[in-house]
Amino acid sequence: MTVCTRFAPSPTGYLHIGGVRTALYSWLHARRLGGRFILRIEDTDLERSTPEATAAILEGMEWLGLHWDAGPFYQTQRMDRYREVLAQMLAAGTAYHCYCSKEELEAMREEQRARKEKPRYDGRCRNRHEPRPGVQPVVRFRSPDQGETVVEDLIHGTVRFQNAELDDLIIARADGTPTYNFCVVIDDWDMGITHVIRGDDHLNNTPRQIQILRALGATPPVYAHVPMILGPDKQKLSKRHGAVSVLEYREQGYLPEALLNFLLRLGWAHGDQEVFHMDEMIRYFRIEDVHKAASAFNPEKLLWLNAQHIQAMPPADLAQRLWPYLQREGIDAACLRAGPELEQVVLALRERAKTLVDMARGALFFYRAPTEAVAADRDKHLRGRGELLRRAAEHLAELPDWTATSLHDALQALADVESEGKLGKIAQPLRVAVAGCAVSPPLDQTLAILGREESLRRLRQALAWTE
RNA sequence: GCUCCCAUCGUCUAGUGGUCCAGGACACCGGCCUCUCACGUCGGUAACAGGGGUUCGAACCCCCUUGGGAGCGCCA
Repeated sequence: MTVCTRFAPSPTGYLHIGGVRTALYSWLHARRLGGRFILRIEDTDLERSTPEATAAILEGMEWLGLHWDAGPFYQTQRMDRYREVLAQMLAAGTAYHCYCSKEELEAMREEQRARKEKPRYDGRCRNRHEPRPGVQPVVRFRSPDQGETVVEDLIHGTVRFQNAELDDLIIARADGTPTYNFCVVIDDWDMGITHVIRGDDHLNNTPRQIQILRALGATPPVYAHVPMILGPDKQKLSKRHGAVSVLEYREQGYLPEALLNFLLRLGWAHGDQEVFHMDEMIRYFRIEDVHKAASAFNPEKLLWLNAQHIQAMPPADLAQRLWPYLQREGIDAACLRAGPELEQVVLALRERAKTLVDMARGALFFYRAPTEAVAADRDKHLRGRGELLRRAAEHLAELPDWTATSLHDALQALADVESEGKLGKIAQPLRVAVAGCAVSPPLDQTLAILGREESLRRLRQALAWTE
């Protein structure tokens, strides 16, 4: 049987980082085994599901490159199927109507809690044959009360549950709509899911789902419950920890492969390797090797990985990825054409940028001449150095060829006469003059990329800032 | 409360009975490199939660304790 995995988020909010990791693991598992990966939207909670959330999930998955082979399927569009199975189960006696009111159930749970018992439905409607007038019944699954249900989990190993601990869960509400635990089971079954990879907060639901499947005569899939992701402080990950939505990471200039790499390594390792490219992730990832313990999100490491991926990416690709961020900084297509080759700029910037946002900001001055210098940098490096700028411009203007190496030699020669050979003394003023601030790629490279004409123009323009 | 899960440096992890006075990475602290900022590079600090077993031998196996987490909805 060919492997089939799925990612089944409910569209009640943005696609968060924990969800992305389970999606990644499912995707990777399917990819490595040549299987299929399905996307399913669990939108049975009409109250909280929104089309915006669905759109955000799809957008996030696409940005990450986690392509799905089928779907997205929507549970709200499968209601007829659920009702069909519900009717079958009712007829077969594996499910029954329950006429208990919410108040009655709450009172029962209260009593159980008072007795220090686990609150659970006691099955009082199991043998009721007469409807209660005026009460719309829910449908409950008839759960076995003896024996045990064993979950063979790929990550946790064998986990045993006493059936006596399982109560008769509600599988359809009074209004006839099916509930989560029921829909998942039917969907996974209908869609031929062979491996259910999901958060370990579902581990406790698994025996119930297995029981429903058995009642239906279906073979349960293989399960793998992945641990959750905690915030840096080991507390449940939430907004106060910073970005939790994937799309926020896009905004902040992270590469999807870096985010995926980070999430992959959170709870999984392949020896000492830290940086994984997509093909390696697919080749090496084994769901069986995922850790059992929850792990804390480490933003610094993500940042470091992002820098690694930025440096490893071919300049042409990187330039393409950078473009939207440059646009956001106000550079338009005409501006880009008028300036230096973006690949050259990217090449000069890539080892000092940790995010695409950093890089776009660092690239700005190549396309838009500074109209003024950063005040502190001007005061420190430019004030009173007008003569230096003039001589530098003169000197450089005579260069036969305008390349980084010849510029380097020329700058060194200039330093020899101006500052006893100390390049630092002249490089900073010149840098602030052409870049508008004290930080840029090496000056020789920067001038080479800017070109002769533009460099000289900027040096002359900066004379105004030396007063 | 009950059921289930989990436990190696601050963090992510390697490690599946001897090769571990525990290795790598991020972060941190020093040195080097250097025209700025970075990159890089060299070095350093830092962990097997505690207690019992099993064994010639335990980070690795078993039990208990402690600590964390999840679930116990007509939410998903």
